[in-house]
Amino acid sequence: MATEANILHADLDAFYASVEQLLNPDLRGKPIAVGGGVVLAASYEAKAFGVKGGMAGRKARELCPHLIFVGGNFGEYQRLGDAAIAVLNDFTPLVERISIDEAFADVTGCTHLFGSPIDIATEIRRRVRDQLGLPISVGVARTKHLAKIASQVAKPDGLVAVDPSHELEFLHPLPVGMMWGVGPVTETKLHAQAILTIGDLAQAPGGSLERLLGPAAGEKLAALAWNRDKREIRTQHRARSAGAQSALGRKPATEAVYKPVLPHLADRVASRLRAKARAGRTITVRVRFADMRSITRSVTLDVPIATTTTLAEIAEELVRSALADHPCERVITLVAVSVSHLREQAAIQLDLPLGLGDEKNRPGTRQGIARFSADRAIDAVRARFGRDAVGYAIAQLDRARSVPDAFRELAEKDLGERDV
DNA sequence: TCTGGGGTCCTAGGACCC
DNA sequence: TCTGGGGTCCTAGGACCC
Repeated sequence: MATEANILHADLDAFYASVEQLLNPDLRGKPIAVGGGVVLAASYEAKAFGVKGGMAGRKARELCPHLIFVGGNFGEYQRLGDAAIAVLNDFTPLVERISIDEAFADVTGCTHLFGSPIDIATEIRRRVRDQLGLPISVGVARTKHLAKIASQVAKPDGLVAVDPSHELEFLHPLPVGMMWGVGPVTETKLHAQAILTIGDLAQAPGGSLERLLGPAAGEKLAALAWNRDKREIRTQHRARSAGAQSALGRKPATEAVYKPVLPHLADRVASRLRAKARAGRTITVRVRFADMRSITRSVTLDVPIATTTTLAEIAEELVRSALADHPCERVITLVAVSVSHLREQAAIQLDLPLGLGDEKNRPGTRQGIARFSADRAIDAVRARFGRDAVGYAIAQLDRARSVPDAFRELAEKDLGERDV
């Protein structure tokens, strides 16, 4: 076990909001929120009123009447997020990016070049501030979990290093809600057992956490509470699923509503899979109702697929069946499509699937070949002229209302390293 | 008449096989 | 014929993270 604190966790502060304040000086020092119906990010001035990411826009305005909503400069978020990560990469290749604005780095191998981990963290913060104009907080510790907690403690715009000989003194007084893996539901359950701090959790009798939270979660939290975090920095990730969803507002639960949306979602998912030479066997759809409850239906095929039309047809059948099971639900607010059980599939082998017992989709049939050719043609046109050059006519009608594609792309995780 | 969009992992029950 | 255990896969739902 390493005895040095060599793991850094760097996290840009209130990232989207900070970018907006950087781009527009009039917004500096003011409570702002990026988003509209939902707050995607809130400035620290807005957070002081209780505004948080993920909150409904209406509630945010109630909490903070002078809140300024700003539209998203999504391209700038991507550019500046990438630039901040590039600063970390100047020190070490062992960087694990968690999201657009957050990454771990293992500096074990580069201290002889750049000084102590604290020196490196200080320099990273200085460069991001000077070169990009953005505040970034950094935690330094011996493990990933502790480094992440340290960066949260450091916010806003700070640096916290946890001395390896005083880890539990740092960790145990903190509230359980700060632990990675404790969300609102788990926090409520723990509070009900008078477990308020991470120290309380560490002291919980053996087996009690497992009974309360299930075997996996109980064991994991107990390990983290004693700072037994074995996870290493992983520079490569392989996605296990790919999906797309669309919020609809409140719409009748009818085919006329969901049928036009599904080709659009299928197109987004399948084209991303094809671009990474991947395909998947399990197709899952989700339908959300007016009260935010949602149901899923899935099917696992014998053969992985990455074909837009076939995915859309299967998704439609699944949504139809899901709604048939809930005839009393008259309003839907969201549909989602995702593909999992992914596997490598070189483009030339992108076979057409069997659909749901559908003979005409078999590989080698005339329709199968036609679908394969249609996807290849669309992919080729987009490669040359951009994503908007060609699309599904019905799907494009839906664009006016939906979230910008630029935002969707921000949220996408890379499916893998390989390009076709 | 505004609660987004992209993911990961876990659990429980049932089917099926050995 | 009755009875049992273990493993794997699939489905549906849920919690959590950014």
